[in-house]
Formats: sequence, C-alpha cells, structure tokens
Amino acid sequence: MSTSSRFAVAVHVLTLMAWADEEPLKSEHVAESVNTNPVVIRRMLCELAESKLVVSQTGSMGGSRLARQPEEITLLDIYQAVESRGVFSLHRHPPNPDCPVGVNIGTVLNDVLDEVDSAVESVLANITLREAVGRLKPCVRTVAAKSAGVAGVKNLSAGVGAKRKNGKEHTLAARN
Amino acid sequence: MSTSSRFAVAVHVLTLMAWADEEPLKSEHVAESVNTNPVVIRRMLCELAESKLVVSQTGSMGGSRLARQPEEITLLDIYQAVESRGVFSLHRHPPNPDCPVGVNIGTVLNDVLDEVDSAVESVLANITLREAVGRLKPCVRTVAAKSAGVAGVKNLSAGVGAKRKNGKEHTLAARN
DNA sequence: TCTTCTGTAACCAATATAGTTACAGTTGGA
DNA sequence: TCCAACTGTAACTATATTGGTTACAGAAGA
Repeated sequence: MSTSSRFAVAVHVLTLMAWADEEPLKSEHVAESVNTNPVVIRRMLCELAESKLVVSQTGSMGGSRLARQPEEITLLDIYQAVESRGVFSLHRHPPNPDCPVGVNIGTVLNDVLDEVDSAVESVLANITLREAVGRLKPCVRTVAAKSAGVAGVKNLSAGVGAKRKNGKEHTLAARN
Repeated sequence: MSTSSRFAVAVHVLTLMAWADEEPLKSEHVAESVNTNPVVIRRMLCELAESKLVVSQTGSMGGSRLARQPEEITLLDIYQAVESRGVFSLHRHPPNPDCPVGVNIGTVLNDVLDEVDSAVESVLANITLREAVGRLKPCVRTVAAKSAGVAGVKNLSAGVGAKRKNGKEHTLAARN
C-alpha cells in the first residue's frame, strides 16, 4: 500500500543515533548505513529536527544526535514526524453527490479510516526507541559505532530481503 | 502515506451492490457513482471476483452483484482483495550489511510492521459490509438504486472534501 | 582563512495509480 | 441469425509521490 520507506528510514536513522549514544553522527555516515544519499538523510533530519527528535550542528565537527533519551521517543513520535497522511486515502476525485451512496460514503469511510489510524498509532505509541534498540541482536554490540564512523563500508550487496508472515512485500528487489 | 484510493473505491463499489440488493449493476453505472472511468471499475471488479466477493455476468443484461450476503463480507476481505502490501514498506534498497544497525534493523522493523498490520486487520475484520451500509444516512434510502441505475447524474462537482480529526489529508483537491 | 560540516534548491529518475481508447468475446433478444 | 449491450483486457498516457543527484550558500572549528 505504501510506496514510501520514510518511516523505516527514520527509525533506522534514530536507532543509529541511539546506538551512537551522545556522539553526533554525520549525514554521510548515516547515509552509508541506510545505503542512500546524504542529502536524503539531511532532508529527513530536518523534519526530525522540526519535531524536536534530533538536534543538528552545522560547521566543521558538526552532525546530528538525539534531542531526548531513547526511552522518551516512541515510534509514534517518529511516524508523526515523517508521515503526513493516514494509512489510507479516500477517493482521488469526489464521488457523485447525486448518488445516495456516493454522497455519504465519504463520511462512512472517514470513520473507518480514523479507527484504522488510531489502531496503528496505539501500536506505535507503545514501542520506544530504546526498546527498538534492545531488539537489535546484542551479539553485534562489540562493533558499536565510534567516532571513526558507523561501520567500515566495503560492499553494499545482499541485505534485508525477507518477506513477512503474511506474504506481503515490504522490500523491493536488491539493487541491480 | 498511501497514494492509493483502491480500498476506498472497493468499499464504495461493494456498498453500492449491497444497496442494490440482488440487482446486477453495470460498470458504467458504478463508475458514475464513484466518479471515474468504467474500465477502472471493471479492473477492480475482476480483482474482487478473484477473491469471490462479487460475481459478474458478461453479455447483454450482464453486470456484477455480491457473491455473498453483506453480513458475510468484512472490510478485511475487501482490503485483502485490493491491497497487495502492508501499511508500510521497508527500505527501498537494503541497508549496509557491514553496519551493526543496518544488518539487523530489518528484522526489528519487520516485527513492528507485522504488529501494525495485525492491528489494522483486526479493526477491518470487525466491520461487515452490512454495517458499513447501515452507517450511510438512512434519510436517503427513499431514492435507493433501482433497475434504471444508481442515480441520475447531472453534475460531478463538490463532494467529500472534509479533513479527518487528526488533520491528515485523505482527499485530494477537487477536480479542476 | 581554510576545511568540514549542514541546509536547501533544482532537477531527474523510478514507481505506482488512475484515466482513456480500443477491441475481442459473451449473452439475450428481435 | 444477427444485433445491441455488456464484460474482460491490452496498450498507452497522465499524474503524483518518493528517492537520488548535483550544486552551492552559510556555519563553525582549527
């Protein structure tokens, strides 16, 4: 349904910062971990800064870090910072107002979509960034990001390609 | 988040059929109510027929009607018939496997996205098409669709433009 | 002042959905 | 047996959103 990976990338970015503790991260290093362009990351960091989730510093030795402790940031905060719409959309063009169904279906659908959005939000509100970090495999903690950067980058192949339990696609094919 | 109105249109179409009772509806009449092209409707009807929600008849006097009673169709059935992906997507390109966060974030996100999808599905599973029809304003029932068609169509202006309670956009601007 | 960062504009590419035309095939009835 | 009215579907275009890229102004430390 969603063609956007904005939420996934935002969680990734903030998880990196929680992982790096107080150390400010450069957009270039974050982009290496996310496997995208630094400008894409900086654009997202601006949105996250507007929502008071990160603080950035310009200039030499600058970078971005969390504005609050990871346990004070929920996935709902992140979701609301980067996703401007609800889960579904209504009709692209308004239905026919001369039809008894068309004229009222919008009201019915709005109620349903509100229920859906509320359900999504309550799931996300119950997961903190700290918990998300805790779910990362602890075995790799020994190579945690230091001031030298997030990780040595040798190649960008393979990655997260698993399908989810319901069989719906959540990742696109690996880079060609 | 979603740029698709497929779910909204599908609910609209099936609500029309529930409203019309056993009377088969022509794609052209449905399209008039939805305010779109008959081919868009026929494409969607094919998907709904594959999911055994409607049955269609070709030829003269043909059309489509519900395959089951409205109380035996849930919004989850409709959602699964027309939406191929979950609510969110993961990264467009796989994250960096050499980064301790990048290599594991997909697993964490998959779990979260599964929780979100489950929440959405349980909301939709608890609303039947019959209930959706019941939520339509009963005051307009007197002009219910008859064999002559869904409604007389004079103009296609105005429509459902209200924003939802959380302020997120669910309709695009009115036709220009 | 030089270097290294962020912030941001401008543009292009990729993807998904919707809209449109056209036509083959099916069906009921004159 | 033909015709008119439907569905099913291919092919193409239009539109919108997101992501990727280059470029550069401005901030800040050395």
